[in-house]
Amino acid sequence: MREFKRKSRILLIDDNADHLRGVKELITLESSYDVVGATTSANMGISLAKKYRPDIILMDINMPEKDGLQAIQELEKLELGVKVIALSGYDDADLIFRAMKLGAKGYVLKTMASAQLIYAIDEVASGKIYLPTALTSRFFEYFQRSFKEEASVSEENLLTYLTAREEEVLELLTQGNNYKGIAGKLFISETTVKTHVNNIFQKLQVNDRTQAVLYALNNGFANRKAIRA
Amino acid sequence: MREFKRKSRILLIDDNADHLRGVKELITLESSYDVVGATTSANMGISLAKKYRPDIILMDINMPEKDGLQAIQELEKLELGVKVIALSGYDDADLIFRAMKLGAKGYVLKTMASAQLIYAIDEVASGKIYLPTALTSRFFEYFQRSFKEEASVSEENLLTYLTAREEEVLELLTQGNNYKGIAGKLFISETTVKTHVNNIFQKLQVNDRTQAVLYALNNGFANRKAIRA
DNA sequence: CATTTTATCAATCCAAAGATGTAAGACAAA
DNA sequence: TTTGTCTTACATCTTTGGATTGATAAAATG
Repeated sequence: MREFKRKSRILLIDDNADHLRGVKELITLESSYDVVGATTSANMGISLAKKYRPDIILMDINMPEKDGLQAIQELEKLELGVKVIALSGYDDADLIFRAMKLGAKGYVLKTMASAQLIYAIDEVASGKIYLPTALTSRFFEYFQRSFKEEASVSEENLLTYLTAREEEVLELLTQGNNYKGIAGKLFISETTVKTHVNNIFQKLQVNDRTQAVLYALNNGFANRKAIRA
Repeated sequence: MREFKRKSRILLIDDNADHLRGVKELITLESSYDVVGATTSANMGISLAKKYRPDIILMDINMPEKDGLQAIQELEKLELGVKVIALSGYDDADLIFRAMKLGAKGYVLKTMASAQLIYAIDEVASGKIYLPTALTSRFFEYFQRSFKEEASVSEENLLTYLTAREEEVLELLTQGNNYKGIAGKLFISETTVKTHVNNIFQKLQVNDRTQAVLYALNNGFANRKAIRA
């Protein structure tokens, strides 16, 4: 399964024409990549990507006309298999987080040294994901903060008062079952399920099943933890 | 605001006594850190952390007795301000993801060179978050995959068929309101709400409000995106 | 051993939720 | 203008959900 090795093809998208020219020259002269296109428009960039199928796109994400992040999202949805590297003037944690969430394979700053930019492209071209150390740190601080806020909400988690059986019942509730469905799955009578459900309501201090389900989901019940979007 | 600079204090937790001794020697000889404790038990480690208040904890997360990840969680909950570095024999993406989610400030492999371990400690001691490049790559692949699955699920999203009003009603449903509550908040009659809710059920192809709420939450409704835990 | 908790089941009653059909006014598109 | 969709609204009926009380046996706890 050895692939044919060829020069990776790069598409550049940056609304700043000067910077665009500079990067193009840098890549042409200092690396072995083919620049198959360079445009100042995000929409044009997406069209070019569809046409030329580059391996890598260097995308400025701070453009006035169209949001670069949105462009990344659209490119990912097209599933062209292109690796997008976000290029930005800012090392804002939120920007980094959103870019990576949308599927960017790298995030580099415009202020970075040329050699480091080439290195980033090399890494991404070889299938890795590249973030400069400092930005990785930023990312994780943001990442951990978003989980911590959640955790602190569930300091006093009423779910801990539930018995094992009640947890089973609640889990089935969070899957959209009604009394009959739960009774069938647990091989117990419907009235027993009602008893359990009522006890769950008491312990979680809620009035109905929907609220119980919401409480469960928002307080780290089993399989899902939420993240701020 | 210059802080008084002193040697950082380190606590070691590793159920493998041999490895524990080795790391202790390494740090004592090759670095300027104080090893204030070393134990093979996670529970003991937590006690020692409370007693000696180390700056950094090197925590093996592959321990049979008690899960190291759980220990990290407990330490974070205590808010001792200690920086935990996860130490593991495996570069499993899920392990890395969970450790970082729980607040680990770093993740290093036991197979790494001594110098790199010291470097990791240096970085974390100085307030940064440290992940070796290869592990960063792993982490992000996992991270992006968990978001992508979500996106792909919502390709054919039944939520798009809802009218603006129905979305309002659904949002109130996802907040645990009953008919009366929704009617009051939207200043319309309860029967009208019933009409909307019934239409929502039809469009989302569900049988009751709980299922509708679950569908909404699992398909990118508004404020929360889930992530596999 | 005595006590408490848990899991099971039942009967009853009322409230809430859900299904179905109908319809009028607003508004936008054809 | 006609057509269609959206929002509003009501009546009726059936089903489901929820509260309450009480009861039994097993299991855990002290």
